[in-house]
Amino acid sequence: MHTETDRDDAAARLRAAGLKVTAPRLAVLDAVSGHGHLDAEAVLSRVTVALPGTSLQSVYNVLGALTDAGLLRRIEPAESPALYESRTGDNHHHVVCTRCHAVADVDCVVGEPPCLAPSDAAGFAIHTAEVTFWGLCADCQRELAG
Amino acid sequence: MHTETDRDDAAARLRAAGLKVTAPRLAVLDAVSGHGHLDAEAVLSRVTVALPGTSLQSVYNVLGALTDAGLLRRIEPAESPALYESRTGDNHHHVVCTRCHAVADVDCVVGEPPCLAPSDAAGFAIHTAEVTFWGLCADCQRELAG
DNA sequence: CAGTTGTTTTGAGTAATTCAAAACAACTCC
DNA sequence: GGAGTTGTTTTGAATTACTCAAAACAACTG
Repeated sequence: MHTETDRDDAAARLRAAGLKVTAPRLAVLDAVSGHGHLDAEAVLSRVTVALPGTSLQSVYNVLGALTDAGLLRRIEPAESPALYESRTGDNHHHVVCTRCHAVADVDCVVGEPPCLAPSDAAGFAIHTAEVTFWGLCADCQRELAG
Repeated sequence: MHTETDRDDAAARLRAAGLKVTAPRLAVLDAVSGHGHLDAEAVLSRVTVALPGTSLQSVYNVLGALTDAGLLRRIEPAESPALYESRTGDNHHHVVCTRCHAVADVDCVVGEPPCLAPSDAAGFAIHTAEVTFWGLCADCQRELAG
């Protein structure tokens, strides 16, 4: 499901970010890529398949390094542990289910990033606008209706 | 700084919410009202002045009850513990300082609440849009410039 | 003012994450 | 291609913010 080239790409991106290329980093990158929004535990269980023996602490280290490097994005919705996703650089937003905490992406609401600018910002120099929508996901709507 | 009437109002609002009127609840309400965005520890230290011996656990209980009742609003910005404010019901937003975590209010950006509606919401039935701006507060701008 | 029910306290427990030091592996340079 | 340096991973412990549970207590009801 993932090619030789994928791994080379990942290695190149790590190097470009000034990070050493290591097995745990490749494994984490692969675990998160295209798999939605994962917390550290979920990343660990995916990583463990490819690289048994990896510690949770390493997963935290790697997730932190990759996030700082801009290769992953971290979101922290209320009531959830930190979640990581591979879609970076486009300032998209999120919908979170108030019942089961499922998360989905939402494209930028008002044109280009940063999407929104407050009129009065209390003297803050703003660089990011983060939008979180809250609602019921399709599954939970169904369960509550049924 | 707070009148007899303030306390009566607070008691009335508690009763209206179906909650018993107790000293810790009045003290917490008073501690949070008009004092920005406080975490549980900060609430405790303010409460302790008026009501020594109050436990942190009680502060958590009270903050939870008051939030559920809609008398307080809870926000949970990334990297900060939960913060409580007395301004409820107007769906205003927040700016958070990326350096010192100071928080300020921002009025609703695009007209009336809920302010925003995503075009595609991945099947979610959305009821709230939460906006968090990130930037440098005035103090931190000054310190970095100086 | 006695009873009931909800609240507060005390004390312990948990989840998610961070800190620190030692073992180890990737890249650099010869 | 092997030694050295530096960054990474592991192991183990600690911390923060918060929740759970049971007993002591206080607010409202009649």
